[in-house]
Amino acid sequence: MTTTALESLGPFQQLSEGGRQLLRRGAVLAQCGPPAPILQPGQSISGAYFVVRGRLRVYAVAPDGTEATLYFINPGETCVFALNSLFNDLRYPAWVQADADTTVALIPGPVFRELFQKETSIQDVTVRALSTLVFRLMDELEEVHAYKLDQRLANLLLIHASAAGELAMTQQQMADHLGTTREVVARLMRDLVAHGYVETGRGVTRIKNADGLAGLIATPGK
Amino acid sequence: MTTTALESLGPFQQLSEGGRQLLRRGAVLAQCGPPAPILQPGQSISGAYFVVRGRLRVYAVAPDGTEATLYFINPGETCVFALNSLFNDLRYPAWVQADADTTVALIPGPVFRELFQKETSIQDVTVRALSTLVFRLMDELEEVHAYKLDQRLANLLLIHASAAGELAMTQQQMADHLGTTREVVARLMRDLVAHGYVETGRGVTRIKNADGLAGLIATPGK
DNA sequence: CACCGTCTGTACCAAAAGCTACACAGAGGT
DNA sequence: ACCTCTGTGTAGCTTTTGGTACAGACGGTG
Repeated sequence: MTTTALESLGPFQQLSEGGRQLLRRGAVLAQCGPPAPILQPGQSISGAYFVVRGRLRVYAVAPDGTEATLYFINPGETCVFALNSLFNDLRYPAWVQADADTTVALIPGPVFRELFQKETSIQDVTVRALSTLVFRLMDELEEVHAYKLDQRLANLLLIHASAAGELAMTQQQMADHLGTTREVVARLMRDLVAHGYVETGRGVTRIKNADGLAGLIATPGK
Repeated sequence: MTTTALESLGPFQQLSEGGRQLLRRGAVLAQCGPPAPILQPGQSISGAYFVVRGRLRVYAVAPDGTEATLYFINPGETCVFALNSLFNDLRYPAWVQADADTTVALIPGPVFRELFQKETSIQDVTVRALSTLVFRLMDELEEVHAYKLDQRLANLLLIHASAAGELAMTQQQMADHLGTTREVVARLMRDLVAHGYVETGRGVTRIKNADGLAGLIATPGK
């Protein structure tokens, strides 16, 4: 695979010719996959990461080992966190793991800084990416403090389910996502099943009554 | 007060002459103070806010009315949230309240956009401000999910105490800050007093044993 | 088919945090 | 001096969440 895949990505479509050449010379594509993390806390960042295909999961790990997802990075998006570390010369403060079959482009720090200096479109993309991340983190924070676990689980199901209403995730993965434990997820899931909102299977959850789930969330609070 | 106070602020010291003029014509200074919020969720943002003096508190309000501080904005910093809404044309998703005796500069949207286009230093400031915010939110999220309330309270005391080891905050304010209720803060405070870590008074908490508090936090988790 | 690792279901107990209710204490105004 | 408002101290109960322990179910592999 060449960097042309990268150039066709949204953020880079409006680059000037000089910018394109810079990108071609500097960018590197890499194949990633679970379970090895591709970034760890404290690691120094060598450049800006863009997701070409697949998805990255950025998460925190508590001292006791429980995880909690901070946000996902989808194709065409950049790991603003790394970007962050890039501009502030700070160390990366979280873990990043790739979904299966993920391709990531790494644009070395100096190259990206130069692009940022010269290309308006890159400035825009950068600010917008940071903005978006701020909103996501904000939402996450508000969710954590305003909603109960069952509501957050319902939300997770609704948001990540496929169009067919299926979610291919083990309960352990859901627990990691929400920052809780598997047992709790199992317990909450039992209630959801009892209400007829979902059906559970090995590694998959099927939504039977999306409105019911939505109703759970709509009811204010904790 | 004139906008010269604004120009002497860190972010604007390196402006070109044109930028300065733009700033002088466009910026407006305003005095703010509690308890009236100066920004509310859904409000459309008319420009970028910079804190000249005092402090702004950005917080979320849950449906049940409990608050939780997201972050503070100190002098020389900008309300990146507003910035955010400015670039994304999104509505402001949180509440902002000023401490007593706070001066805020409002740079109208079009003016700020023009400054961002033309002035490298403004681009830098913007990205850096967004970056910093991302880190703060990240930390906050990690704290919420990894630490118990008593640890977070200890942390609050240590971080916000004056050099003399005093914190001039009511327990209600601490509760709002942590996203909990006053009673819980009182209960936790009793334990801290029992351990001899702090002394409480009306509207003020004195730290007697900072190491003890720090020890609380150091012990991993939840 | 037997085995084994992974995933799910569930029962029970413990800890943390929220809620309600009320007493008291200090500060400031009349 | 009295009253009121705001802030603090405390008790007891409920709900939510976490932790431990174990049983059973499913799927893949030899």
